[in-house]
Amino acid sequence: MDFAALTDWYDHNHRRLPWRETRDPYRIWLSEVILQQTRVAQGLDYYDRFVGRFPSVADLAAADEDEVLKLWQGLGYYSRARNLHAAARQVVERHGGIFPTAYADVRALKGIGDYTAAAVVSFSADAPYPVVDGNVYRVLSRLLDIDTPIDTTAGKKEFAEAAFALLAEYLVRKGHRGAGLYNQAVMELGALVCTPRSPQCAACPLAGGCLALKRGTVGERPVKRGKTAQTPRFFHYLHITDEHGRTAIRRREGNDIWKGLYEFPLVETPTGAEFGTLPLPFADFVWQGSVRMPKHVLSHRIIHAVFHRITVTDLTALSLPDDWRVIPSGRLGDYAVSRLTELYLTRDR
DNA sequence: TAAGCGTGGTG
DNA sequence: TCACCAAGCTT
Repeated sequence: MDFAALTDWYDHNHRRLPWRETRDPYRIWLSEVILQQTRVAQGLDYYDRFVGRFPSVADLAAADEDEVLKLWQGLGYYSRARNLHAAARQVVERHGGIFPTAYADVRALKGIGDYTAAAVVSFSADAPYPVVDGNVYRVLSRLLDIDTPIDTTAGKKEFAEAAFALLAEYLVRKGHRGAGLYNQAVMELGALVCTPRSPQCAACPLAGGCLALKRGTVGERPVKRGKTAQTPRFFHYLHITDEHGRTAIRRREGNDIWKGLYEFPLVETPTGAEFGTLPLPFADFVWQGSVRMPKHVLSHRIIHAVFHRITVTDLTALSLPDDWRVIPSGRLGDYAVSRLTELYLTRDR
C-alpha cells in the first residue's frame, strides 16, 4: 500500500468533524457509539446534544437511563444508549471516572467491540490497534481483491489479519507512530472515495496498487453472504384517554425491539385484526376510532400498526395491569418513544 | 453463530 | 418503489 499517498490524501481531503478536534477518549467513545451503523449527518446533532448535557463520563453515569434514552430518541438501535449508560457507570466504578485508554480496559466495557475499542485507543492515545469497520472491509476487499464474504467468521478473521498486517507495516515505516492517523485515513478513504457505489477510483491515492481495480472486480467487492428477510408484525396500540386529561403508557421490556422505550399499551396479533377482537382489561369505554399508520420498516421487520383511540371516565379508577403508567397526556413528551409512536403523536389531524 | 436490533439516505 | 446501505454489538 502507498502509505504516503494515503496519509497525504487524508491531510488534504478529510472532513473536519467535532470528534476529530479532541483526544478526549470519552468524547471519541461517544462519537464512535453514535456512529455505529449510522451516518455522520444523522449523528452530528446527537453528538452535540450528548456532549452538552454530559460533558464528562461521570455526568453520563449520574443520569437516569430514561434520560439517556430520551436524548437518544430517533437514532435507533437503542441498546447502544443503554450500553452507553451502563459503560459510563463501569468507568466510574472501575476507573474512578477516568475513561481508560488501554485496549483491554476499553474492550471490556459494555457495548464496545473490537472496532470501537481500536478506534478509541488509536484515536485518543495512538495505540497500535487497527480499526476494521465497514469502510475498512470495503477498502481492503478491493485493494487486495479479497472475495471472502465479510459477514462470515472466516471473513472477519481474514480481514482482521490483513488490517493488522497493513498497520504493522505502516508503523514500521513511520517509526511506530501514527496508528490513529492511519486508521482515520483508511476509514475516510472508504467514506469519501472507495464508496459502495460509484467509487471514485480516478481520485484514489491507492489506485496504483488496487488489485480489484486492475482485475475489474471493484463493483463485486466486498462480497456479502445474504440478508435476512423482513417479517411482518401487527401492532395494535391502545391510546386511552380519560376525562382528566390522562393517558396510559408502559415501558417496553424483554428482548425485543425498542427495549427501554415507552409506548401506549400494545396488543400484538399474529396477523391483521379488527379492534372488536382485541382483549381489553376493562369493559366500560367508548371507541372513538382507529388510525392506521403507514408500514413502519425496520431492518428486519415491517410493522403494521394501528392506534385505537379509546375514552374512559377515570383511568385511575380502573384496575389496570401493573406495568401501566397513568400520566397526564401533556407529559408524553418527557418519555422516549419510537419513531412510530412519535409519528402518530405528531401526525396531522 | 446466525439472527436480531432502527432510522433515514440514496441510486 | 426497492434494495442496499451507515464508523457494530450482543446473545
